[in-house]
Amino acid sequence: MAQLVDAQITLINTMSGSILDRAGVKAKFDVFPEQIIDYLALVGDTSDNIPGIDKVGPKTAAKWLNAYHSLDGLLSHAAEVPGKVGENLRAGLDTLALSRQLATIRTDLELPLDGAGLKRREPDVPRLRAIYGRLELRSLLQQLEANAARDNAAAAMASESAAPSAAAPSAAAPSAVAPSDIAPSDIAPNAALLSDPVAARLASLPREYETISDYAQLAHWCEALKRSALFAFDTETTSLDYLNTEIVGVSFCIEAGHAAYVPLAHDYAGAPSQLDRARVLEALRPLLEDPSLPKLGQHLKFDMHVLENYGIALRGQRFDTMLESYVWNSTATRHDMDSMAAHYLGLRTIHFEDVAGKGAKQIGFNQVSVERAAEYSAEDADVTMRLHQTLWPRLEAAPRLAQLYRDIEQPLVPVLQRMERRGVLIDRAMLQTQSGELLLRLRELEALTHREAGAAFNLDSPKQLQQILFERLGLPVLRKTPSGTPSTGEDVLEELAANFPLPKLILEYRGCAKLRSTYTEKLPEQIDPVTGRVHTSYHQAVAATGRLSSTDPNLQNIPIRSAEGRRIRQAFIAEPGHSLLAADYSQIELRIMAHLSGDEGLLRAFAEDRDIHQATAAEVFGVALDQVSLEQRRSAKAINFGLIYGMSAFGLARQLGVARGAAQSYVDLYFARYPGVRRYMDATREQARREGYVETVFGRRLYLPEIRSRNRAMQQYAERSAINAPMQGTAADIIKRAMITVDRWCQDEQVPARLIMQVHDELVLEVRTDFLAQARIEVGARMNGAAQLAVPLKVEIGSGPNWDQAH
DNA sequence: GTGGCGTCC
DNA sequence: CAGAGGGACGCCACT
Repeated sequence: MAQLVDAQITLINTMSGSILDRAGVKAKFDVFPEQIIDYLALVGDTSDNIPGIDKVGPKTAAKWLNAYHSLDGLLSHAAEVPGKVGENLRAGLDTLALSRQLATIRTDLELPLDGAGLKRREPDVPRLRAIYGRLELRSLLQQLEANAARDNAAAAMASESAAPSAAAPSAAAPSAVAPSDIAPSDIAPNAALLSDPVAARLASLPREYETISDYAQLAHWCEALKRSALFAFDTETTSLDYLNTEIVGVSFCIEAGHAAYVPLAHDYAGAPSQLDRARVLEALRPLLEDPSLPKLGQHLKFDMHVLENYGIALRGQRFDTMLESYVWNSTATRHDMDSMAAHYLGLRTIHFEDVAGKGAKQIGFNQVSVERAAEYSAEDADVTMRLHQTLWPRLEAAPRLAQLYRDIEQPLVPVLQRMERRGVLIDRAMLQTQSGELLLRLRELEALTHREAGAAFNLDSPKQLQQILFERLGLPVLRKTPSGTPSTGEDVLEELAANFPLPKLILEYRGCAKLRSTYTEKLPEQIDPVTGRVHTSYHQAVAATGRLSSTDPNLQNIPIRSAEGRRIRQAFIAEPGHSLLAADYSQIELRIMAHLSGDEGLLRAFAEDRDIHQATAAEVFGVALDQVSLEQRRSAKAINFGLIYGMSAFGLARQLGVARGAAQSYVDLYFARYPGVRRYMDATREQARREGYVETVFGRRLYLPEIRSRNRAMQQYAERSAINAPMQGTAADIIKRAMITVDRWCQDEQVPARLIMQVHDELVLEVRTDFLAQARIEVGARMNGAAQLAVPLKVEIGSGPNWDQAH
C-alpha cells in the first residue's frame, strides 16, 4: 500500500496533478488518459480497486475532450484504459464526442452567421460510424443534408442562374440547439444504422463525363469552350514538382455535370492509343492564352507552371476555387478540392490516393488506367465548377470579400507564379564550406558534452538529454512540456547555464546542428539542376490570417539573428551583374495598431517618425525621450510586441524576467498613456464575440467561434487571435497589394528587376546592378503607396551582392 | 504520425 | 482558479 501511495505521489509530482482523492491528496487537477495508463502500469492493473478512480466518468471526459485538440488522440488513449475507469471514460467520450461533432457541423451550417473554427476538419461520416457504430446517427446526417440544402438555397437567392443542382431535398433546417443542449438522451441507441446519404448522393449526381479520343471530338469541345462564358479546367501530371512535371491529361467543364477528359500520356502496358500531346496543346493554346476568355480552376498557380513547361502562358484566369474558399472562410475547411467538396457540397469525391494509391506503392498518374483517370479528372473539373457556383455568389453577397478576392488574391496568383519560377540563386560552394565547418564544431561539442556528462548519448534526442540532465545529473526541472516531461528548451537551458556547464554546450550544439541540418545541408539539395536556383512554393490558402507561407524550401525562416546564422544569407546571391534589393516595412504591425486604434499618442509618435520603442518607453516610464535607458527601451519593445500578440502581464513578466506585479504596472501605465489602444482591444474582443469574426482594414475576415467557448483556455486563445489577426492580416493585405503593383512595374516596363522573395514584411528583388538606384525609388514608392492609413508607412531599403548585405 | 525543438516575421 | 504569446515550416527521434 505504501508503494501505491508513493507511486501516486510520484505521479502527482510528475504531471500537473491528480484527480485521485486519496491518501490526503486533494483532487485538484486534470489527469489525461495517457497518464492514467502510465499510472496503471506503475501500480499494476488494480484500477477497480483504487478508491476514487472509478469516478472518471462523462464529466471528466467532457473536460478532457474540451482540452484536447485531437479527438482521435484522445479516443485512442481512452481505448487503452483498462477496467471500470476505461468503460466509464469511453461511455462519456462517446456521448460527448458525438455532440461535439454535431456542434461542429452546426457551426458550419450557420456560416456566415456564426463563423467557423480554427483548423476545423470535415466530419468524416464513415469514421464516426466506425467509432459510434452503436449510436444512431440520424441527427448528424440530417444536419449534413440540411447543410447542403441551405447552402444551395442561399446560393440560389444570391444568384438564380448559378445555383448548383447538387441540392438534396431535405427536411427543414435544424433547430438552433446550442451544442451543450444536445443531451445524451437525444442520441438513442439504434442497432440499425441509416444508409449513408452522402455516399448515396455522390452516386446519384447527374453526370455525363466523356473521354476524348479523336480530333473531331476535341475540336467540338474547343468550339464549346470558346463560346462559353466560363470554363473550368484541370491538368493531370506526373509529379507535384512544378518545374519537373509532365502533362498526362487535361479535363474541362463548362456546365456542372458535364465534363471531358483528354488522356494524353498514359503509358502503362496496354494503354489505349491517345491523342498527340503536342497537337492537343497547340489546339488549346489559343484558348488558354486568350485573356478575354475567362477560366476557372482549383489552384491555378500549379496549372500555370505546368503549362509554362510547354511554352503556354495561361491568361484570363478569373476564378480559383481554392482562393474563393479561403477568402470566404480561411478556417472552416482546408482548401484542397476533396475537403471543399465534402464541406460545401457534401460530396465524397474520388481522391488522388483512390486512383494512384499511397505511400511507397503510389504510382504516377501516367500509370493510372485511362478509364479511372477520366472519372477522376472529369470529376475534378465538374466539382470545381460546382464549388465555384456555390462559393462565388456567397462572396458577391459580401462585397468586401468579393473585392478582396478580385483586387488582391486573384491578381496575386501570377505574381507568385513568376516569383517561384524565377527562383533564387544560391552559392552552393559557400554552403558546403559552412557545412564542413559546422560538422567539425559539432564533433568538438559532442566530445565536450559527453565528457562533461560522463556518458555518451545522442545530443539530438530530447528524450536522452532529459535523462542525462534531470535524472543522471539531477539538475532542477524548471519547466515541463505540454505532455509533462521535463523541458530542455532554449529558455530552460539558458537559465540552467548560469549554474551548470553542460547546458551552454548543448545550446551551442543545438544552434550548429540546426544550421547544418536545415540550411547548409538541405538548401544545396534543393537547387534545381537546370536553373541552378531554388524554387520555393508560396502557399496562398494556408495561414488563417492571410499571410503567405513557403515550403520546399521554406525561404521565410532563413536565419538572421545570430552572426553564424547570417552566413547562410550570404549564400543567397544574385546572378552576375545583378544585386539583391531588400525592402522591408518598418514596424508595420504597430503602425496598423495605431491606425486601427486611432490612439492619439501612437498616431503622433508615428507621424513624427519616432523610434517607437523609445517613445513607448518615455511614456511608460515617464522620462524624456533622450533619457530612455537601453533597459527601458527593451522593456517597451517587449510590451509593444506583447500587445500585438495579446500577451498577458504574466507572459510579459516571464519575457522580461521581472516580477509579475512590475509587469502588470508596465501594462497599466501603457494603457493609461495610450487609452485608445485599450479601447480598441476591448472593442475588438467585443466585435469578435458579437459577430463571430474580426476583420482587417481590407475586409479580410477571421472567424473565431471559440470566443464564446465555455472552455476558458479556448476562449482566451480566441481572444488573443482576435487581437492579433487584424494587425497581422492587414500587414499581409498591404504587402500583397505592394507585390501586385511592384510586379506590374517589373512586367509592364520591362525593367531589369524581378521579385524573387517575400518574407511577410519584406520583399526581395533581383536587380541589374546599374539599375539599383532607380529600383529603390520605384519599389519604395509602390510599397509606401500600398495603403493609405492614418499613419505613414515606412519602407527601409538596402542592396548588396547577397541577402545578408542587402540589409 | 507525433512530440520537442528551433528558425523566421 | 488556472492559464499565461499571434502566424508559419522543418528537422530529428521515437513509436
